[in-house]
Amino acid sequence: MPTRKRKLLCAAPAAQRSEALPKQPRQRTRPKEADRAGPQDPEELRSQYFPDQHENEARLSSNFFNQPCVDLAKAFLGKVLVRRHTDGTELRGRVVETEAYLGGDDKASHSAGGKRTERNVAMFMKPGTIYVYPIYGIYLCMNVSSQGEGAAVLLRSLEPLRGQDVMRGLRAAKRREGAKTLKDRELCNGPSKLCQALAIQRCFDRRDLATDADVWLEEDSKTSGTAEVVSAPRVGIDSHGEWATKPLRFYLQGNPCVSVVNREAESKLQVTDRANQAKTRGQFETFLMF
DNA sequence: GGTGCGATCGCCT
DNA sequence: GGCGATCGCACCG
Repeated sequence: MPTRKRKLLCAAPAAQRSEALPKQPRQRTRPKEADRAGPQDPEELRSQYFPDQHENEARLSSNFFNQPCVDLAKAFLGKVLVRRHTDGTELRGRVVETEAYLGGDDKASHSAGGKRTERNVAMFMKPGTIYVYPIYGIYLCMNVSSQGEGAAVLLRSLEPLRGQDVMRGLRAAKRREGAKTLKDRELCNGPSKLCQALAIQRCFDRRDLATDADVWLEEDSKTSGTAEVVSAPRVGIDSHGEWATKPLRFYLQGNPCVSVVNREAESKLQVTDRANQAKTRGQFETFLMF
């Protein structure tokens, strides 16, 4: 049985668990791989002389993450998550689907009722702190804390932009031999797939997305169009009563990398759109006839 | 394409 | 000891 290899998902989970609580966000450190000789990429050469993020004007800072949970969940859409992999490859993906977990009254949240444990303490840390947790024994999910006690945004899906072959390799390593080759749109279309494809490991828990050397968020350099944002119930929380139905999942309509499409929510959006369009044309009465 | 089900183990009660 | 913010695969139409 190859089950023990799953323990290799992250090299340092035990050390992570043994750390004192609560804990400050990790200080930004130069990755070991940056010390290797002979970087070929001009961007890497530049970063030798400017080891901090100052060279990256597109990078989003702490201010961006310091907003209410629902606002942040929507603001994430269209932004680009970047991961500098251990081999030096830059893996990039546009965020196309998120969920808001509010803490407090939100019974579906790990921090419901203000519950703070060794596992979820990152949800209570400053906005922008990464919360990585294992689920179903074999997968990981990545959240980012927002304003609000115990509130965080779950990153559910990315549209791969760069490094797709490396992502495919990382995904394939967790699948059985002989499985069919994944299409680009299947690389990051789910919260745990995203973590696999970007090599987001358990040891990223409690790190700061605003300052970390290995993972960060950028403004999209290209205008990604004007896709509508769909609001729909969150996925996989059916047992949490009324909180299961609240529209706290957000995704870019029509994007093929969204993990779960909700036609009902989209049809409501269409009606709203048509109503708004009709209103702006001063033809609302005409619209109501249909 | 959609649906149903088993895998698998850390965390929490 | 039970459950879970998931996934992959087999099966069906």
